[in-house]
Amino acid sequence: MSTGKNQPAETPHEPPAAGRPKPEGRNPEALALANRLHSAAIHLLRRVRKQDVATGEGPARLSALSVLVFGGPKTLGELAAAEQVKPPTMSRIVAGLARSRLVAITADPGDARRMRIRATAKGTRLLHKGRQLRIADLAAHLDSLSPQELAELGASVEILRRLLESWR
Amino acid sequence: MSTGKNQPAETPHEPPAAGRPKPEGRNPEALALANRLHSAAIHLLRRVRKQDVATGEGPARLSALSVLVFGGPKTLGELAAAEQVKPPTMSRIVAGLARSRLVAITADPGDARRMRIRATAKGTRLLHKGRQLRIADLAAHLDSLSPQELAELGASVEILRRLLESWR
DNA sequence: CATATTAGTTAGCATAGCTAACTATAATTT
DNA sequence: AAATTATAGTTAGCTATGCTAACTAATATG
Repeated sequence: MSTGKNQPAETPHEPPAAGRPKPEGRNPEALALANRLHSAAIHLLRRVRKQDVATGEGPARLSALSVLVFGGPKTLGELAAAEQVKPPTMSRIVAGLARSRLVAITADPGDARRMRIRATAKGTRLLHKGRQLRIADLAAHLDSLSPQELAELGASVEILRRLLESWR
Repeated sequence: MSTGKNQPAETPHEPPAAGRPKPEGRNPEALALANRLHSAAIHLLRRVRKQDVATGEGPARLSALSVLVFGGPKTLGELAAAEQVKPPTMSRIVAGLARSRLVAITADPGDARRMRIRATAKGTRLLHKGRQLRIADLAAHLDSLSPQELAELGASVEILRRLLESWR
């Protein structure tokens, strides 16, 4: 398949990336970093996604399931907001999860319009299995980093996490 | 997600993430980091992707176009390999780009089976515009970080980039 | 009680991923 | 040289995800 026949290094998506400034109205460092961060995220997920399919469910479903497993039961609207998609999209995702018995749906007592969606035991199991597959691959590669690099990366992920949390 | 005013911490996709060991065959730090890294990448891209649609082209097309703009002309097979998708998928992506006149296709002299695909001026223009939109949003948020945090994050992205390069 | 708002669904469109089966060209074998 | 095999892309057809617009049902509000 992918015969590594090309030149040694030619990562696509790696624009200028040089460390040289270039006044652009705002901090040029931030701009260059944004580019590289974006690129890295794209490629990271492309790689990891390959393991996802082994669970038999697509990424959107696994991600929604993850919210339910780690965040507890939610209504459809809450799920849609958490996943940053529109209600019709989440409606279909939940329908798929329900068809596979990975989530269970009950009526909201007190408001018949709402639905309570919760992960079933099967759903929780599958999520953990999927996560293991996904993560194992990534972890295996991270494992080749030095302890310093690991620590650095960990600190950065934390920075990123806080940044994303306050995004809205 | 919903207003984060309920429980203290309830970011979805943020599993155990405990900092304590749990022998799992491999470095548990790497495993925990893999989880958080994966989560951060997912959410980062969800946010950024919203700007993509402003260009009128989907993410797969923009990504392929990016390879052409920064990596020069490619054959369809090369593009597919670079983007880690199968030839039929790339065939359709390229067809879409060609329909919008963002790439131009010429016959390979010497091998009539191959096609040379290159970004047009219009394609290059659109990519840069799209990238600006995408990145500006991200950069604006990165801008709120301290110089140290920026530097740390930058170093980590570099670590990640190298890691991804040697993935296959 | 009439109306407006809110929660979800349905229908219909587009993008993007895949496999299987096909066409056309090039390379290899006999 | 002819037959075979291998390679490059395409076509057809499936699934999954995303959207908007238009709908139904239930709740809230006047």
